[in-house]
Amino acid sequence: MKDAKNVTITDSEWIVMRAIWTMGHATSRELIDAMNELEGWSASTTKTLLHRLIQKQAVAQYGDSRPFTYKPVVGEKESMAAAADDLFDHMCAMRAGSTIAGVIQSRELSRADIANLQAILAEKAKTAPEEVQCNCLPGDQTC
Amino acid sequence: MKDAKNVTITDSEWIVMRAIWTMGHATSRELIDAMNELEGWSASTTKTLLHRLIQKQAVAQYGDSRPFTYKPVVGEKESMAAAADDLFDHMCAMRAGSTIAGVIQSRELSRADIANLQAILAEKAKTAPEEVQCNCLPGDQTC
DNA sequence: TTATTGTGACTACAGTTGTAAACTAATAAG
DNA sequence: CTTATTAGTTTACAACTGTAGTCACAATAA
Repeated sequence: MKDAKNVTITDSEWIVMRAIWTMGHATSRELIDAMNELEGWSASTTKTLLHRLIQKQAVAQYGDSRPFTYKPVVGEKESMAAAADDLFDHMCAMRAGSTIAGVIQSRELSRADIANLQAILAEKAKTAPEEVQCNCLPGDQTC
Repeated sequence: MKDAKNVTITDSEWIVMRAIWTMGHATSRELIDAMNELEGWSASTTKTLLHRLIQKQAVAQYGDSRPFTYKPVVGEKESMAAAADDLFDHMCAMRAGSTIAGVIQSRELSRADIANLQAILAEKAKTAPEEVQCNCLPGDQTC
């Protein structure tokens, strides 16, 4: 999973990011407690993850005296978009449509979400091609 | 990335799967050549990946004499759906809508794909909730 | 001012992944 | 039948991940 700056954020790091995004900013204590409650992780585990996220510049440390504050450097929306694009880049272009269909069916979406998607689709329909080509192999085989 | 049987298929393995899905069935020679052309991999690399896929039961070996044939055991559509679900499971439920919107905007979709998505959305709109809750943390904080 | 504790940094370690070499067994060529 | 070639199996190895212990230092309490 890639984040907005194209750094890979691993699954466990992703969980920490979600907490930080939701809280807006947090101390390590808050994160340690949240992760302990949510995942049963030991304090060390959360600290390590937090550190790796700082190294990857997905999170930054603020403050001058000791209980530092941690804030996200990368945005949630952008990171999720990047992760999603990363996934779709690994699949056959021809299958994107039906995969999206599956996702839409299996997720809860609000009325506003749906209206938004409908608007986007209506717009996109204007210039949509008849067919999308398979891009899995060199040559013109199709899956 | 999880496949249909809930086994993790890694990024490079995914590339091999795409080739096998597209070809329908293939010999190792065909795969080695395709992967070499597509990714510049050495024969060994493709062999290793193919082996791991067999162990994971994502691919099976057919035939009784030596140039064996390899065929997918897991379906492409199901595997992609599983991978997509896996991704969305790691993100905030509240953000699914806008992430899907981003994906739709950035991908090529055929007229038929779009029509299908529109039909699904119309149906889904009938029972859509006003709001989707954030599920990132215990308690009712929202991101 | 010293003892205690909370917070951050460093180390650890097994399992997975990406990439490939080496080895072995089967088949084809001479 | 022997040799060369190809296909399949084992081994390798560094980087990355998940998970966590230990050490050092700053803040606080005694």
